Formats: sequence, structure tokens, C-alpha cells
Amino acid sequence: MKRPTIHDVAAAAGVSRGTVSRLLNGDKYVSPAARVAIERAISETGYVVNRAARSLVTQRTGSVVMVLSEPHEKLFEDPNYSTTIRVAIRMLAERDMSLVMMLAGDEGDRDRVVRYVRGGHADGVLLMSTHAGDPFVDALQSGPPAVSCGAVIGRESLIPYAAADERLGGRQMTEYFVRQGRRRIAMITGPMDTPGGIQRLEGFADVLGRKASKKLIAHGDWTQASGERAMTELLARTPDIDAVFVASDLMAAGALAALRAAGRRVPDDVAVGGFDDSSVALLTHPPLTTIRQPLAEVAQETVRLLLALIDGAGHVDPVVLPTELVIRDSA
Amino acid sequence: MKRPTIHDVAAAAGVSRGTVSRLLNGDKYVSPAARVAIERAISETGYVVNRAARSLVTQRTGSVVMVLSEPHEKLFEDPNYSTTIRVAIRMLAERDMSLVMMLAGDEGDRDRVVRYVRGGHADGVLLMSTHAGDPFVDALQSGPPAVSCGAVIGRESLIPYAAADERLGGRQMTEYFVRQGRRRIAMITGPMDTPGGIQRLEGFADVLGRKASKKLIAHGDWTQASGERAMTELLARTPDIDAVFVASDLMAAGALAALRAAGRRVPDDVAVGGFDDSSVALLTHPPLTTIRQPLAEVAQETVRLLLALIDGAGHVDPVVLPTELVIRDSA
DNA sequence: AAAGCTTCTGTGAACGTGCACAGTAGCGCC
DNA sequence: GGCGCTACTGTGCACGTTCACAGAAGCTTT
Repeated sequence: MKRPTIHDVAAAAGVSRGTVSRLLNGDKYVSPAARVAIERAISETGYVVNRAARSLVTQRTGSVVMVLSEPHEKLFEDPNYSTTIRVAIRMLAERDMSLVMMLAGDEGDRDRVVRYVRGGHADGVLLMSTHAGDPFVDALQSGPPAVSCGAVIGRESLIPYAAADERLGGRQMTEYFVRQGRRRIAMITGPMDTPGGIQRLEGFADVLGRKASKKLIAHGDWTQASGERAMTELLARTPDIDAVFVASDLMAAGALAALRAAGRRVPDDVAVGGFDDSSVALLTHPPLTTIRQPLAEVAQETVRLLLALIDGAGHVDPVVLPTELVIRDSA
Repeated sequence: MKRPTIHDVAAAAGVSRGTVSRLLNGDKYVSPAARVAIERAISETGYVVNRAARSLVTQRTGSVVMVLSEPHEKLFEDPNYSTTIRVAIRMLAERDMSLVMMLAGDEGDRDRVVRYVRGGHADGVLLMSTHAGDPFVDALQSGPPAVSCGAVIGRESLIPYAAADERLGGRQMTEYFVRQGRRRIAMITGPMDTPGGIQRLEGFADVLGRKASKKLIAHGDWTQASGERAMTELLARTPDIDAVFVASDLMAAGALAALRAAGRRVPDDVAVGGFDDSSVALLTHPPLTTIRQPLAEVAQETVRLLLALIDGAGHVDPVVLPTELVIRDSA
């Protein structure tokens, strides 16, 4: 049993291919009589347009490729991805477009992505958490429009993006500590080649100025274990810390474990602030005071930018959305 | 600047389309001389095959669609998804195939999936956590091969699957409690229309037999809050519980909170066992004794089954992989 | 009544590929 | 020398769609 083609529909409706095609593609100039006949024929035959044939002539694929740059299994922990995936699928589906996923973990992966995109197999590219200095970003320039969810460090002006105002978030948490009268405020940052790593620290420094000494800053890699390690290090360096701003909830969970091991009470001895407001924040004891990022809105804006570019907008401006302080028990 | 076609490559190499096509598709009968000439021409022109044109004639798309059935934002919590996505992308990429994502949350979504698949836009379907009695599973029968990651309740013989041996996992945890001399062992299950909900309870009942009374069983919906609620309920009904097997780590985290609120010590007064060995298990205090599922292997087997079917295997057998007890501090 | 506009329709060509087929050349064998 | 075999190559057609164009029919304007 072969699948019905536009020919079959046209025959069943007693019109020509052209008329059916016009109806399908929303052209005006289709008579009411033809319209109903065709619509009936479509539902009778169960016709579905053949995208391959269509894209062969339109040079469009009706799909967007999402490129996941995290090298290893980090995706595991990050609600950011799943939210963005869902939002993207939903928004694309409204336009009858589909989302293709690709990995860009190693050299081979990146080659494949570039070949795929250059080969014209996608109408747009959606970058996720691309690292600073990733060379393949430049290779993408010549192809279809690309945007990033979160800024691409060093390529802010090349790749449009939507992102949370990470720096604002850093300020919000630090200001909260200051308002509470904390005197020795430390920070555990993320990796310094990611926007979250850099900008959350900038916010911290904005508020503390010269008081943000190197001694009070330690670096993690987003993992729980690295948070624990960094906290231990900070306590050894500066035992009289009374607050610590940790650049992610997961690392903050690690920091809590280190504080518990060192016999410090939270928040009485040391206040702890996280970042992300992920599900982790409710799992720790005590629950984390943290910074909420508008993940869904960021995802939505990212996709909106991409669709605008696909629709022919020559240029779009980056979108930065405000974060929000969520107060729980850890600070 | 137009993209080079197979024509351009043929011209540059001084051969005909047919020969280039043969080389591309791994046919034998290409002379060494032609081979090197074509390979040079390909890299010189930067040629990439046009998939649309190819699938128009081969009736294959080179893509698999992954259907996410969770209605809401559950994906958030579940490492299962991200692992499966990664494994699937990787395995498909090896065959130069791509992964398309679709949602099947509501009626409209499911219609779209069925249209997409029926329209011949995918060579295979990969179902994720499809619920019991989901009608659209039957609608998929007439299309390309479909498999499921995890059994589809009530459709086990229709849709091939790979899954962890959830029932074994239930037995392992319950037996561990028994060996430890626990006398009043309770269970918090998942939703009873999911394999994890049903089969983990079956394992529990396998071991306890008549001792698994209704009074000792409460139901959750995988969320942390539902775990907390269920635990509170159990304590009210049967205060002398000395062990509880919770069907997911996240719910177990909720149960721990309820136990803490009730002043019970873990594991001294009450032993707690989780399921999944997700990142949550290391976040709780104390860290959870739990059941590890071979997620990556399950994902791998699922994709393997699908590829076998796509390659023409008429029938494949379901694959069930063993779970493993991971002992930490909560039991 | 001719001309021009609007609304609607049908038709041929083109998109880039794989596949079936025909065909060529070289070689060994009776 | 004719035959069959192997190794290789080129060509025409089909896949299902969109798009540009030509043209018909009905109306209004000149």
C-alpha cells in the first residue's frame, strides 16, 4: 500500500496539483468549492506532505538542530537542558518544524555537526552551553542562522543569544549577605570559561569591591564534589568566613557537606547561597537560599530569536532576563 | 554561492554521477583511479550529499524520532532521559542517522506524532516512558518499526523493549532488609500505570509474601513531595515501621524529610532504601542505599533493537538487564 | 465593445539523488 | 575467433513537491 501523493489528492478532489499545493501552503486564490473538496480528499486519503520532496525544491528542511556541547555526562544534572528541549520542541511544533539533536563533545562530533549544517540539513542552529573559544562556532558562520541559549564567551556579537542576567544574580545574593550583616563573604565560582562562571563572580565583585580578595574566592567545575573540595579549601585559608556564595546549587550541596564535616552550623555560623533554584535546592538540609533563573523564558526567547532570523530578520539583539532571589533556610 | 551537487563532483573528477553515487553508497565496482579522483573532488568542492534528494528516492529518511510521553515537566528530574538521548544520538550518528525529538503530552501532540510517522518522516520510533493504555501506541503499529525504552504496560508483545529488571531490583532491596533483621517493612510505590510502579512492588511482594499487607503500602507519583506525604501517611497508619523501600530516590528524599520531622533516626530507627541510584542519592543526608539501574546499557539495547528492526529483522526479543544493590548509609 | 483587473486554475520544469539497465573493455578458455 | 565472465562506467528515469507562467472566467471601467 503506497502512501498517497499530492497527485492522488488532486485526482480525488477533481482539481490539479497546483491547487492542492496552494491550499497546503496557505496561498490565497483557492475557491471555496475547491477548498472543501480538497480538504475532504485529504482526510479521505490520509495524505501527509512529503517533506523530502518539499525541501528538495524549497531548499528548506523544516528542522532546527540543537547542538549539545557538554563533553561528558553533565547533561545529567542540568535542568536547563530539559527545559530548553521541551520549550524548543513545543515552539517549533507550532510551526510544523522539528528539532534534531546533535552532540559536539569531541572533534569528530563537531565535524559532523558542521557537515550537517553546511550540507543544508537544518534551517537553523541552536547552541547549548558552548564553551569559550570553541572553534567550531566560527565554522558555523557561513551556514544558516545560529543562536545560543546563554552567551558564547568571546562571540557575543557574532552569535545572538538569550540569557539570564547572571551578573545581576551575583549582585542580588551578595547584597543579601551584606544586608544581613555578614562580614567575611566568600565565593565558590564555576569554571571560568563559562558565562555562569565569569558573570556570577562579576556580580559578587560589583558589590564587595576591594573586599572580594583572592583569598575568599575558590573555583569549582559545577560538580558536587568540586563544591565540597572548594569549601574545604576556603575554610582552611580563611577560617572566619561567615557567608559563602556558591555559583550553583549542586556545588552548594557539596559545600554544605564540607561545612557539616567541619562542624559549622548553617546558617548560624555560615550562610550559604546557591544559584539556579534547581530541584537540588529543596533536597539539601537546610533547603538552599538561591537565585532563580527564568529558564523557560530564556529558552523561549532563544527560540524566538532563531525563528526571527530564519524568517529573514537580518539582525536581532541579545535578550537578557532578570534573576530573582529565593530565600529559604540556608541564609 | 550554490552548494555543490553530485554533478559538480562528477565533473571535477572526470567521471559520471553514477560512479560517484556508487562510491558514496559503498558499492564495490569503483576503480582505484576513479576512487582517488572522486575523493579529491569531494574534499575540493566541499560536497555533502543532499539528504532530501536521497530520501526522496530511497524512501528512507536517515532519522529516528524519539517520543517523550511525560505530560508535564517531569523530564526535569529524570536522568533516564538524558542518558538515553545521549546514547541514542551517539549510536545513530555512527550510522549517519539523526535523532528527532517529539512530545506526546496531549492529544494534539500525539496526533502530530502519528502524522509525522505515518507521513514517512522517520525510519523508526523510540518511545520513552509511554503510559499504560496510551492509545496512540496502536496507531503507530502500521508505520515504521517502534521500540520502547522500558516496557509499555499491556503492549509488551506489540512493542519490543529493553528495560532494567525492576522486579529483581525490588527483590534485592527487600531481601537486604530481611537479611538485616528488619521486621516491619513498608513500601512507597510509584504510579501504578508505569512499569516502575508495578514491578518494583511485585519484587517487594515476591519476598514478603503475605507480610506485604496493604497497610504497609503507600503510593506516590515520583515527586519528592509525594514521597514525603506517603511516608507521613505510613507512619500514621503503622508507627512501628522499621524499614521502608521507596520506589525512587527522589521520593526517598521526601520520605527522609518526613522521618526527620517525625523524629525517627535513619537508619537506626528506620532503614530507607531508594531506587535509581540517581544523583539525588548522594545529596541526601544520610546518602541513600539504593538500586542501580544499568541506564546506559538499557538505552544501548533499546537503540540496538530498533536498528535491527530498521535493518529488516522481522522480530526481536525484549531485553531485560539486571539491577544492582548499592549500599550507602541509609540502610 | 474593448480593455483591464481580480480571482482562480492547470501545466511544465526543476530540485539532487539512487537505481536499473545497457554497454565497454579486458581476460581466459575452449 | 567466439563465448562467457569479471570489473567497471555512463545514462535515463523516477521520486513528490513548489514555483513561475499562461490562461480562463467574471467583473468593472473606459
